[in-house]
Amino acid sequence: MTKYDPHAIETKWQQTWESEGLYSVSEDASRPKKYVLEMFPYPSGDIHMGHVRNYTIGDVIARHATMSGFNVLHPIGWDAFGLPAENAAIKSNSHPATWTYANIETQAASFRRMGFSYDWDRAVRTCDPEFYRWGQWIFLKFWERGLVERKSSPVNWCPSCKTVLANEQVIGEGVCWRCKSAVEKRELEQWFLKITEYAQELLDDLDTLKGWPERVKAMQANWIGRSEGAEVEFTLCDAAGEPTEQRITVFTTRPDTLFGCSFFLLAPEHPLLSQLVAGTQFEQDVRGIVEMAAKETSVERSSSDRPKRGAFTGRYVLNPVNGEKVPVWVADYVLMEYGTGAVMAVPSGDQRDFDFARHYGLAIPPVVLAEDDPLLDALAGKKARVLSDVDWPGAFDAEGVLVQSGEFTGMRGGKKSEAMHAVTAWLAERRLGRETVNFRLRDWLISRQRYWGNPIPAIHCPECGLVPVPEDQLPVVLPLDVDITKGETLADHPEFYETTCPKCGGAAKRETDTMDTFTCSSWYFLRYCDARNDSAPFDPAKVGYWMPADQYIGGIEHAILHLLYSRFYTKVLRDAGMCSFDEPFTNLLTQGMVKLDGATMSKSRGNVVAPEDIIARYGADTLRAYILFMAPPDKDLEWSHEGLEGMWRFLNRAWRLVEEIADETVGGSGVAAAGGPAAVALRRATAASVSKCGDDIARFQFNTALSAIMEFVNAAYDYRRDVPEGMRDLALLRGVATDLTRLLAPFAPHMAEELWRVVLAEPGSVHRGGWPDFDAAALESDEVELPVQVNGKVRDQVTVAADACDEDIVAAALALPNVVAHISGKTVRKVVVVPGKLVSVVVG
RNA sequence: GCCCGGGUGGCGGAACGGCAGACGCGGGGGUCUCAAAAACCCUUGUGGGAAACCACGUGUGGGUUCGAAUCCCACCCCGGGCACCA
Repeated sequence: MTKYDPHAIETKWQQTWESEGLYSVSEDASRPKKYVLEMFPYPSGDIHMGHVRNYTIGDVIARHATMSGFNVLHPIGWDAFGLPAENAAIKSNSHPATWTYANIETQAASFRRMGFSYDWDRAVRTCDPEFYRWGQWIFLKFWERGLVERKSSPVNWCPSCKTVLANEQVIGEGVCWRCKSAVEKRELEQWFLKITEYAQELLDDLDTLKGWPERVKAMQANWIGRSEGAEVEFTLCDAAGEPTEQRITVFTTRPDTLFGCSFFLLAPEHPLLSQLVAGTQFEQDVRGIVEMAAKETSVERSSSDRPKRGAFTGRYVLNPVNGEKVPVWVADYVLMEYGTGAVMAVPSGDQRDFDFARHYGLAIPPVVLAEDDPLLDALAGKKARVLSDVDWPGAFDAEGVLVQSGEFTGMRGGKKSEAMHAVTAWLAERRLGRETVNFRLRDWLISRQRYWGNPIPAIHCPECGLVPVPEDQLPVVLPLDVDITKGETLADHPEFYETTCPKCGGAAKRETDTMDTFTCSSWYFLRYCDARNDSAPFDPAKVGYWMPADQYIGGIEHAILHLLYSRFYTKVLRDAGMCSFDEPFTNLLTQGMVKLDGATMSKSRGNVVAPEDIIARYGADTLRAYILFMAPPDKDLEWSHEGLEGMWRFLNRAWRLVEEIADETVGGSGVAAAGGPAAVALRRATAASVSKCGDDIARFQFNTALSAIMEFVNAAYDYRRDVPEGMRDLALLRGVATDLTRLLAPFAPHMAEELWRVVLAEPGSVHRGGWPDFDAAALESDEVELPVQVNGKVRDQVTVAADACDEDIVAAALALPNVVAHISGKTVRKVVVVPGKLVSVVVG
């Protein structure tokens, strides 16, 4: 008998698997495919417990699928561009490439030590020209399709990262997703991908993602922020108050309240504002508001409990439904980024407008009233305005009945109401408005003023304007001789940016911004399908075979960012004819965090348990099994060293069991097909464990899958304790040992392989040996024990034949001593027999 | 404010509407040993009881049901996302 020695066997099998090419895969039409994908890591240095959890989950799913007969693609790679490499290079006086490639080597070595079943031949590193070349190529496809735009707009600037950020990358209270510094707004000309053109489809297709957590879908829907409403055009009056030709459009979700519009608002950034007040007595006050708004950070500006500020512009607009002159104000709570930057204010129906009206003494005419509003007596049916103010404590924004609203008076008002459609139709007939949908989602700002990224393949020509780099000149290679430690970027590198125009041949300047790293992660999963292709990003046939990914696993922090961008890329590539599916990831599993002492493990907090230390002490198999056993994969888990010891004990216990059975069954004497209750119980435990373990892996309940294996081991020990040597059914025990080894294989792949090939001397690899079947008949039993309830409380157990009829069961149940005790002196009113479950007696 | 999760022993966590607490950790007791480690066995929701057994028990309050941790309604607490979004 040998002792379980994880270090000796883990290294041995890792090397053997790699030399045998156990995990290389290719397309195979004869088998069902499964694409198991984990979010690829940023090569930040040593791996941490979050990595261990993420990639172990994927590895168990992949190994189980392979054993179950699937042709499994299970790749790995590195999201290798990004700012931390630049910062680290500056700190260590080296180069981002040196730092990045060294970290990749470190992480790859750790992943090998964890025993992950990757097809290493498909590994990608996004900072390799062989990879980013095709990122540029895809960018040009977007450009061809009109989805690339360079425009000037107020953008998010992170002063610490010294670059702009996409809206999705500003999180929480207006901070940078990476460094958590407060971002600033700057008006800059930048590159955008027009994700808004896909807003509706990105929202609609969330419904098709049955295998995604509700939480993630809700977050994306929230982020896309669709609202139905109408555009309404107001005619601008000149300084003398006479109507002009110019109209200002607003977006509103409540066109039914148009008769309650008592003022009109422009955002401080609205382009029309300065010309409206230029040279007037109102100019100074308006400018005061504009400057105040400009000074504030987005955090301050977006705080809703802060008083709203504004100023009258001296101008008026005409309300299209009644021709009323409405004063135009500037207000700091109106956002230029949302809608049209102009708002029709209806203070009786909108709390913000209400607050503003009260503060500046503006009218608050009621137009929608609740059924029980006392004002209804006075105003019901009144088409013209008779009341211009209310004594309400706040605005009324619920459904109600329209008053003082011309021909619409009496209709039901509210969001998506009868009155809303009627008013919009009325406006549409007169070309003063139309039903429309507005999204919160903004175009994706992808340019970054940083060095370590994928160069944007564009050239600025003084003659031809913006010119795409021709396909045959790709890749635009990121030069490696930039001195990052001096803070240089591509903009400081004439050898890079001095070029000629591909169109006219004249001197031109190459674009020096690089692309957001999220552009790389938006399609790397397609590249895995054909990772070494040097004539295209991928072969559509190969992508067609593997994609969409059947299972995607990663952190919830990408619920919007990476997952939304990847969905967008997929849809664009589909429209470009490069793939034929609508969504990249059929099922999504978002794993929880690994915590210690209630807090996320982090170096700065000093509460880190290093995976490498655990591997060195217990081996990778204990770590793998333990991190899955602690909690369901989507929940946060609290690291416990005692728990880890428990898993170590269990693996040793399982090891000894298989060793002992192997010794016993090689030339041992036993009783062939020995019967008896102990053997029946062990057969049942075997079938139950195999069945439950497989089911639980399929529904990602790895913790209960492992507990099923533990119960199996316990049952085998019970049998060996209860049945003396020489009396044991050796065929049964041999089956227990091989089934147990196979159940362990996804969780503890090295140990299972050693038990399989060496201890049990079975042919081939356990990882190619198939998932065990179970004997359904062994789960059947001649007799069943049913709990008997009296008035809902369990009072006794009745043992009856499995095929007993209800009458016999009831008779037996009512004769049980403790049941008799609880029903004596009472009338049995009803008896419910649930076959195989229980008996429920109702007395009264 | 709106939208998602989640509240079960000392702890991590189990439970197709059917014996709440599987499995593991921790605790208590024991076997083996000169002793210890390892391993193995018994025990472990709370209260009462020598025991049989009884009562209570899944955040709170109602409801549906023969039967509710599970379904419905109202609420409380915790975590997360969105938010002057018109």
